[in-house]
Amino acid sequence: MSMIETAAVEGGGSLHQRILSDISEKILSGAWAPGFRIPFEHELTAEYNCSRMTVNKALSQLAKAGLIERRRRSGSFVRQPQSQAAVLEIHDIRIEVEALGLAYRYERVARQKRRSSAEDRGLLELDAAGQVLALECRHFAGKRPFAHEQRLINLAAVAEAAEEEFLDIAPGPWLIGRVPWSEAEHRIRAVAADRHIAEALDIATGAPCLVVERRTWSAEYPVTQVRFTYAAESHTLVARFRPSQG
Amino acid sequence: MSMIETAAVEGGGSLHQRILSDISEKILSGAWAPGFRIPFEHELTAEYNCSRMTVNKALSQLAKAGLIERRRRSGSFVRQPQSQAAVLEIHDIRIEVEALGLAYRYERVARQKRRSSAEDRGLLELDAAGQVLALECRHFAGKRPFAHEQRLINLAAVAEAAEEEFLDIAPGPWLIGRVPWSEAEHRIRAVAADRHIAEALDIATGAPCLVVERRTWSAEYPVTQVRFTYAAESHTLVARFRPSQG
DNA sequence: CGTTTCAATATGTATATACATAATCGCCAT
DNA sequence: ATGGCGATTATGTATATACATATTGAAACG
Repeated sequence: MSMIETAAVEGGGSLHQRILSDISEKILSGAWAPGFRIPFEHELTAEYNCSRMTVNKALSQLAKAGLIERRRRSGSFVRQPQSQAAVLEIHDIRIEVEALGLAYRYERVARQKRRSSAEDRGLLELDAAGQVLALECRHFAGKRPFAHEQRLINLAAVAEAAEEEFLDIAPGPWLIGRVPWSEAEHRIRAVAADRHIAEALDIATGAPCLVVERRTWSAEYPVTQVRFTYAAESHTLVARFRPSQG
Repeated sequence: MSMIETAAVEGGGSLHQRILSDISEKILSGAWAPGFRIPFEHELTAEYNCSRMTVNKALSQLAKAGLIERRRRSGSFVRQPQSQAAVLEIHDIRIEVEALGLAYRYERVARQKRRSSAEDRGLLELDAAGQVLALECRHFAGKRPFAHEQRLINLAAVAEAAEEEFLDIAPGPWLIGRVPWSEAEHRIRAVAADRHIAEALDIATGAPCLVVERRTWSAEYPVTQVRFTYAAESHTLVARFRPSQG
């Protein structure tokens, strides 16, 4: 036990962590191809000279990560690579702008409290009518407009937003931290700038723009719907993915 | 123990699973706000009448999921909602087209085996020169072109690709299952169609297009780089995210 | 020959226990 | 006051054990 434990400490983490990374290394390098039956728990127990619980912890995590599939009585098998899923991080715009080394500025263009229209209800996926707050904002990177934001907030879910003017703080950061969100849906697509967007972003009408729409729920209640429009040159979404965590 | 265990079975999963979902429900509903100190392990142990290991398993998973932060001697705390990370699923194009209820057709436009140019090496992030396979393909939904694909395959990593004509099978599905991939990077942006793309997708020059670029590595070796271009009307990426699994 | 039954097996979950580790609190001496 | 020091506390990891559960393979039986 002592030697292996030492190796585990040298490796940086705990023993079950080391077992986990050893196995995912074998899978990701291709040494253990899809369909391959990885050693039984009791074999790994012998190999690492540890208890079954420790091996089990590692294998359970690998199964939850989708790298292996476990079958009772049969063993654990390397899974076929499945869907091309990527973890896409969508940051706060201020952070994004500042990461580019540019000065960030925020501007509220319009704010309207109103009874939800049919269109509003469609965007928020609301069943019944109610008060909503409609906002239009611009985010600047240096002197140039970087993104245009069009947002609806469901006042039934976030009553305190009715009192906020959003002159100095953007609705995104305001909402985060105030409203716990349980679910979000993103839609990403390319569109041609209409006249309104073209003016707001200081680009030509018809120029390609990247649109990111997000709907957010908190425990079944729709909270907000927002549509960010970026001028094509100004923005690229980057997503990195690893099948397992190291 | 018996009553709680029964409740757990009714809840669908195991006891640690039930503890996990109880707590994430509290967090996501906002009942336990960010910063709130959730009960100590020994308190939950008493509440659920189970061992500390069982509670620990649930809390460890919550910590790994990012919902709580654990501090020795202090306890476990509800975390501030952090990054807006979303699980973006990028499927095989055939699947996407068929999900729309349209007939899928694949066409190989061009194929060239060549020594990597400086541009190729930049796209693949290759250090040294070597053989690459350059492919150009089109994917159809019904009669209309749906996506244009431009791909480089690093033949040093996938030698067998040199023998494949890719007339009947698209390179994506061919590569998946053959090459285990350990890492991928996506870049998503909007562009205006140039003449070549406009012709390939049968749209107007300058029309907005969604571009998804993907680079794939297998155990440190660059495998392939691909650029999909979609006509704006034809495509929206959808990503759904929950901070925890239910 | 087919079907039922049963034992063997690998994983799934939970327990009680032990010791390690990090952080905090309060006491004490300076 | 204040700076160090040890006790306390909560989490982190690992062990040995136990029983549940699903599945397979083989033996027993009609």
